[in-house]
Amino acid sequence: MTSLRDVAERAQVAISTVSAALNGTRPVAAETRRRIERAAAELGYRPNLLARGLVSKRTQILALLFPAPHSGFGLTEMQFATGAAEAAAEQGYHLLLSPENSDPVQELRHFTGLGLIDGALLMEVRLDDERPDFLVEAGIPFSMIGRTRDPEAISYADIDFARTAEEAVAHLAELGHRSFAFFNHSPGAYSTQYGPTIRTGEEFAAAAGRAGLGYVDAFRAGTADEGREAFERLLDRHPEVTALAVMSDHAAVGVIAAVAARGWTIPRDLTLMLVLSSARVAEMYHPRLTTLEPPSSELGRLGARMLIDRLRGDDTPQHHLVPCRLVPGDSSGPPRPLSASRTTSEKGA
Amino acid sequence: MTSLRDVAERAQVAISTVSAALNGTRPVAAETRRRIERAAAELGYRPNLLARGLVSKRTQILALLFPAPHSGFGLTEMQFATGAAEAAAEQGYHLLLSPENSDPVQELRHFTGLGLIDGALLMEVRLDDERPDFLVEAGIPFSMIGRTRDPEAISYADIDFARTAEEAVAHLAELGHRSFAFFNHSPGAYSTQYGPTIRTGEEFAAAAGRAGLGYVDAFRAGTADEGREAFERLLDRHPEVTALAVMSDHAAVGVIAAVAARGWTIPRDLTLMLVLSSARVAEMYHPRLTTLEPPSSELGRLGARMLIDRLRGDDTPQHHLVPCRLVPGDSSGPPRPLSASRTTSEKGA
DNA sequence: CTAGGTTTGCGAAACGTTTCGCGCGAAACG
DNA sequence: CGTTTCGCGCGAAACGTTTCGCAAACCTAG
Repeated sequence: MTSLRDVAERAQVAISTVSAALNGTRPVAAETRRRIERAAAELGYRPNLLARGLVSKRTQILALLFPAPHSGFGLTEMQFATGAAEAAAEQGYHLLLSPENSDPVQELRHFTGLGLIDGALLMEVRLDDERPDFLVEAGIPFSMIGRTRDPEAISYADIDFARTAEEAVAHLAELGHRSFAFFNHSPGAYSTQYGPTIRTGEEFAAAAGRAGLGYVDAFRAGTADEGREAFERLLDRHPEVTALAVMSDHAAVGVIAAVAARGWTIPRDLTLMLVLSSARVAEMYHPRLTTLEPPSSELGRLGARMLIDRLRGDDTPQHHLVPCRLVPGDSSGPPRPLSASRTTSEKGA
Repeated sequence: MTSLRDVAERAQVAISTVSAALNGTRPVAAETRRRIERAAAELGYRPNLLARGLVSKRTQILALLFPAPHSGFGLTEMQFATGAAEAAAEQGYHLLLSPENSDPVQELRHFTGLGLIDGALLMEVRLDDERPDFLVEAGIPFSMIGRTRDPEAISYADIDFARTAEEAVAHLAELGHRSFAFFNHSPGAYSTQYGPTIRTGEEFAAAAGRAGLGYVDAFRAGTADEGREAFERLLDRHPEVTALAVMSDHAAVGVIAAVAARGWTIPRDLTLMLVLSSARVAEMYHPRLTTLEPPSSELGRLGARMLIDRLRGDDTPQHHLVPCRLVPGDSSGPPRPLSASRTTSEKGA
């Protein structure tokens, strides 16, 4: 490994001059600089990040803290990671993949003591997440993908749930639906404090209200069986529902089966859409489902960018909200004609 | 940040003694050692990895080199990464996620000059991959997930394609099938040198031969449309085929559609299985598909372990082959009765 | 021609470790 | 009792940078 010393020798200058020339830290005569640059190039010099980090306290390394896969990881998480890694690379930073064990804060304490990272990127942030408090107190710069309940003081990038719900509802309203249902994640230990679960539910309700659509969200489903059962109960109690938005890929499978079992067809008898699922996944259903694809890669990129901005001295927290992309599939259509009961009531608007 | 100096002061010994005591580098009197350990604990001392790395030339950091997503990343790649990160963490190593740009070798050259990593983990290895040659020449320890054409000198963990094909064929034979087809990836630029594409094809052919089953592999499909079309042509030319194994998730969608279009049902009229797809994905089909699930997480773990072994001085290359797990779904069944034409020919064995 | 300022390069210190030779006192040995 | 051996701890050097005070050389103006 060639060091600053080698370059200095070859260029016939002092080590400190080489450092200054290469980093532009302080003015160096044009002629000298050229000589140094040539020497560096010829030797293929690359600065040693360890040595640099040791003195400058900057390692150019970011940690991506990802929790142990609670319910199996998906494409979404992968895309956070790749997005963040790419954005970091563009800025000359490196991304450390850092799995968390059962006690994230304890883990963090150990980890940050090593002096290895400049900052951290949190993902899978819960509303009551404890990691931000620790990091703030420890004085370690960080940003979040997702956000806690009260995140104003911290930089975050998250899905714009309000606009996402808005668009979904608009999509349904345009097709003529007057009433739809939403199946949220099943109430597992995790999802009770999981931002997307909570916020999507709230925003769908709000958007439906604003649009004046009938809205049912009493059902939750995380597996195919739960999806099937929920759908049957839904139609039992709310036969007027003509469209359904589902949070869980697996629940959608059950819904589709239940639809078929009752002799119905999608989208003729039911408009079905996936919420927060990638288009690649939506394509695997038959028919291809309409989906609200989360901007995972972009959130990852934003997370990394915000963190790097922060490291470069920008102390004002940034907040980014990015809506999901509505990817129309073959599962969206006009509502089925309502059976006898209510056909008369509303008609105009 | 507390340093070795602080600990030394508090324990009333020299810095070098603290270092020795904490690392067990050389004998330290029991009593002294206890004093040092107590001081270290009280101060919450954590060694600075940069300083340590600077002198010892060991950073405890591994790089996971992942190519730019050629055809979109999947669960599989995510699991390599998480598996590797976990295994690394267990051994006290860290994993750097390192996206490659268009010129991987050039990128590698830059990257390795930084003195940041102890070794590298390659994934998405092509049969004619050029990265191994560079790394060998540069003297950088590495291991591979997947393998090149002639990988004997290098540590690798890969799918045991032979056993995987064997099990798949046995599964079909047990059900009574006498003839099946295999749809490989479509011949995109990448898959022509992509290990799994090539090896799965070869091994399926070999296993079919050994089992004495009829085998058709003339068709390739990477999208739903290609899958549909391939299936139709397949039945046209090879009506005796009663089972089908498919490499691409998307192609399977097309096949299922084509099956339905012809009024057939799975598994009554066709046994369909996915090859190298995770069970989570297979569950999203209706019916739930039988799949050969790749041991991605384990391959990631093995990759990291082998690399670390190597770093610890074990110079003999390791080779691990792990078969896919056959996860039976609802798409496997006995063959449909063959229509008139050939019913007479074979019957016994 | 000199005083003051500016430009440019130098050398040394520091970052937090590991490593290694050295010396001191006590135990072992003849 | 003198000498060797050993256990144990110490101090200094080194790893490859950045940073900073200084001094030499050069320029400009009075």
